[in-house]
Amino acid sequence: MSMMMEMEAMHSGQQNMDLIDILWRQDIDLGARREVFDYSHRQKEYELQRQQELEEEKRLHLLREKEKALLAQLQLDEETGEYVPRPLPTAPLQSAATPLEITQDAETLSFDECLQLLAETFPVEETEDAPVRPDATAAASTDCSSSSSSSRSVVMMSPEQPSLPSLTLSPAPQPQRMSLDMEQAWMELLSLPELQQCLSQQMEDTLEIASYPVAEAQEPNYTFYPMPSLADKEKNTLNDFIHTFDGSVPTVPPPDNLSQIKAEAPPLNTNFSLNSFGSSFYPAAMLEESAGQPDVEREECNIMSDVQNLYSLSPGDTFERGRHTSSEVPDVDSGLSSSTSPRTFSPGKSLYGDEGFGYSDSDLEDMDQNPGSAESDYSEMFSLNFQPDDVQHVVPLSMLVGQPQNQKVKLPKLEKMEPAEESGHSSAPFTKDKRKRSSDVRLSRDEQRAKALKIPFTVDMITNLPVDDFNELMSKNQLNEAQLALVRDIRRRGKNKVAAQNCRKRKMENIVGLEQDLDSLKEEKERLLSEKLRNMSGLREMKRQLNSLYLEVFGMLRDESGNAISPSDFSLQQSSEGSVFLVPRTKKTFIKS
DNA sequence: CTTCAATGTCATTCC
DNA sequence: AAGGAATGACATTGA
Repeated sequence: MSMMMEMEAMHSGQQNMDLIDILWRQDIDLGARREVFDYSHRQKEYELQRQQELEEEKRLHLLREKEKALLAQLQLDEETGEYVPRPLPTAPLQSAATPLEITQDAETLSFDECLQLLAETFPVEETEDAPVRPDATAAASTDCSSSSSSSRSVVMMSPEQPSLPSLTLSPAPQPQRMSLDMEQAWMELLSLPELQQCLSQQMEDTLEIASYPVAEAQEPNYTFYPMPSLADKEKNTLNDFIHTFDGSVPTVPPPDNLSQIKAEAPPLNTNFSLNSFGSSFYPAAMLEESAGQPDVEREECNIMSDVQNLYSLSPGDTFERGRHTSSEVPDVDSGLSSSTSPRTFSPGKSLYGDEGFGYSDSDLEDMDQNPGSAESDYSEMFSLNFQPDDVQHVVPLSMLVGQPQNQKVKLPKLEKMEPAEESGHSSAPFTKDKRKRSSDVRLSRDEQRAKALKIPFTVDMITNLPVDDFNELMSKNQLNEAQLALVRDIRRRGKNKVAAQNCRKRKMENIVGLEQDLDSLKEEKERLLSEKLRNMSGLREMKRQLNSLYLEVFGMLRDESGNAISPSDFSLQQSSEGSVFLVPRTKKTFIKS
């Protein structure tokens, strides 16, 4: 049921879906139809339903708050004529979420400026400085943020998050173009390792300035900021930090990349504070819900993602984001990496979250992070990073609080993204198109699907295992319905693929065999023809010799008067006894008769 | 943008 | 009956 609901939502939301997506949905649908109800599956479904209900409640709550914030912001607009940033502590999250329209004008200006700055600086690669510098130098990002206090969150986000720019700009006249260019520029800038390092250092500095009570917390906070590769991890850590800070929950040790994450510009800090505040303000569950809802989430995501986007160019993050986003707003992507960030939180979760529950985070994460590795051994997958950016940041707060390091628990929700979209969008943002394409090329559709649903088996395993082993594998690993359906479809398609290959191979072999037969027959024909010609020529020669011999014999014959005998008047005939008679031709017939 | 070959997928039938 | 092979027809993809 949930699947169907999700599917419908997706359809409504995404009209731009690729055929691949449609296919994927079909697969899901097929899976849903199939009746595979293990006891565990039913339990999962029940849990999913409850979670969905809870999420719904949360969503409503968020919407209310957003509306409130929106109203407040609107007032601000009237006063200033522009969107005036509200210093209010509550504003950050709410404003970030809903205010897009209001803030747009101010943002657009700032955004354009940022774009220009980027355009100017980008070619030289000096742009690194801008993001790195927390202060005035923060370049475009900072400037944008500075433009309006209330708009900060939005503005900040816009540059960082690909999707945001489009959203914010859309109302404005220039919007999309700028957003696209900006996104690309940002992506490239972020991708620069140097810049990341600088950012990380700045982040550290800023953190020190902020003087967070717990040193541990600092790293987590950094994690919040979306770094390309690090961003997700950072997010997770940040979430953890927030939780720990608020709820005094044990902080989770920051992910590997925390140090890198650290660097953030001053504007980022502002965002961060807002984010942290929001996270603290909203329970983790709320955050998750928000992810489920594109609109609501966007605001928060924007704030979060802005920073993250700046830093994060890692394909994995974008990948996941792309997945999530795909469900929400297909249009937004528009090929820009930036778009992915906002999406990540909202849609994907609701759609696929249910499915993913069975799997541990580690598995899921591995899947996400290693798009290309999907085919590779699962062992590799698992060994790989467990810091799934998307998952952590999405699920994060509640989960982290309760279980600091148990990432596995909630990741599934994040997974939701659809396979096809995932591969395409996610890879693009960080790495350049080439990488995306190459990685995409690597993964087959089924591999992408399996990856999307966090299926802990390789496609080869699913396809090639004997029936008994396959069933055993399925029984040992509790998969949700969607996963089971997908696994079956993968197996079916895999088998059929091999069958088709064999069939074509056989066809080709048959064709080759027929061609060979044809050649041999042609050769035989030629041989027989030549033999026939030889025989004919021999026969002709024998006839000629016989005729000459005949005439020779006649030439030696004489009649009684000694005259030569004409062959036209007589013919020679040999009796069975061997004696030869000279028979007149006229008489001859006469005699015979 | 079109064409074409290779390949994947689906539906169906048969074993 | 289930699973899979075989195969025609169509879709997708990349050159």
